[in-house]
Amino acid sequence: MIPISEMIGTGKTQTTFDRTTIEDATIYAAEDADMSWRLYLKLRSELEAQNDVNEHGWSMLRLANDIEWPIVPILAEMEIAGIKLDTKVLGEIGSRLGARINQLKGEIFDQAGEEFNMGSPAQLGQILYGRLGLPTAGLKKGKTGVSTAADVLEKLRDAHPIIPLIMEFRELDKLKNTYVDALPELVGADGRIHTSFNQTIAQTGRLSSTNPNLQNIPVRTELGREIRGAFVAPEGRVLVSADYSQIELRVAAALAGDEGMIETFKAGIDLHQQTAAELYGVKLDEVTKAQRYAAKTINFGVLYGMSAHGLSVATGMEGREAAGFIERYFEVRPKLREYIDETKKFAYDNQYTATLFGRRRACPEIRSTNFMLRSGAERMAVNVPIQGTAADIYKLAMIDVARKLDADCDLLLQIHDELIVEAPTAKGEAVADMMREVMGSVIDLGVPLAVDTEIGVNWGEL
DNA sequence: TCGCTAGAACCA
DNA sequence: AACGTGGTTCTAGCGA
Repeated sequence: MIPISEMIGTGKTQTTFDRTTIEDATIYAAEDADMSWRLYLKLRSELEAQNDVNEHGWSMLRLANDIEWPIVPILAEMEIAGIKLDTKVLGEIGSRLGARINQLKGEIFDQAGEEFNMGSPAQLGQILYGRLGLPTAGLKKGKTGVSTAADVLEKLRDAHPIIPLIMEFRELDKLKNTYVDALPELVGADGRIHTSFNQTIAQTGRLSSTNPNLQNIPVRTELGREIRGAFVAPEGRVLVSADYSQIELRVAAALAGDEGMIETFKAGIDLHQQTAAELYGVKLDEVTKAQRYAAKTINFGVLYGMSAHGLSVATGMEGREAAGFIERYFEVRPKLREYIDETKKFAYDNQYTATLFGRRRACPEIRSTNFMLRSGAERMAVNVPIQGTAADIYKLAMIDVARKLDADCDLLLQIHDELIVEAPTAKGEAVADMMREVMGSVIDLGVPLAVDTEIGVNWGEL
């Protein structure tokens, strides 16, 4: 028997077998199970020895016992269930996209005056900033030259007719290659797509999804929603979705104890709109779309350490305007600024931060004398309690929802703040009601947890 | 041919 | 002065 000490920290927990014979595979499987069990016993006893309970009654041991272990069989069932894909829908989208992409290629080559590989940012940069001589002043640069990313091209939109063509090409090419063409290849014999949910990847406690990633299926554009429409419920069944509304901001309000934010959520007011009204000094119903958008950027950005410079780049404001914007934001929310400062101090003293449920993430670089490393560590440290507490809540919600589902209903997907269940059509409404109730009462933060539900025969409708 | 990084895109 | 956080996948380009 191989000692655990020789396995831990080596990145592997099994002897290497090529697993081409049934004997090898059997030994491998046995060794895998054995090593997992021995690691479990060892790590569990470490948690039992450590077991320090926080002010909310949670410890890492309880986190393991009450959240992480119960999630395991639920994730397994979700992976096994899979979600049905209508490949015909994607086929139609694919041929339409193929035609448009070819058309765009032709127009782009005409405008460029030569053919080049549009999949290569280096070649595209040479065309734009070299051959066509577009201005590069103030544009974002990478290691290899001036960036050609979408936010940079947006600034050049009116500088040359080739720019909007390239932006459309990029969008369509990405969606076709990553989703429209790739997903049908992964459909199993049951007509369904089976992702893998990874429980131990994201450093904040979120899940991740691979092969394929079903947590980044497009939604923002019209075409994106069309692609979502290819994920369907079988005949006689529906998809039910339930998603938390602005949960990270609600968590931040609760953790900081900011009365203003808490009152806004209690009153059911749109926080981005409220923020805009405060920052621009106008009434709630006078807030314009642009003002709300800027407030949304600041609500999320400032919380995670966005600088005045970053805000000005993201919104197009002048640097001084952005700085004033952030200053006013924190004047209105003094408790939030206090909370962020205290979190950084805690991180400096302890070299980790934690979620309300006791999940920890180390931040050793918090004491670095290198500005970039240190400020990066500070942003992570501040983010962990917020994103991580929300992640813990999602997991608790999964456990409670899974427990309450009838045998003929299946939990299919978790996209962070959203759960998708497949149910018999007649049970759709009841499942939606149950999810709203259960997800909303997973924990009492002193801030209401609003849950929106939708029912449809495909994901695009949700 | 394969493994790696960079840059770009998609999501929360 | 400086880079909002957390993920996955795709292609190009490079070197072993």
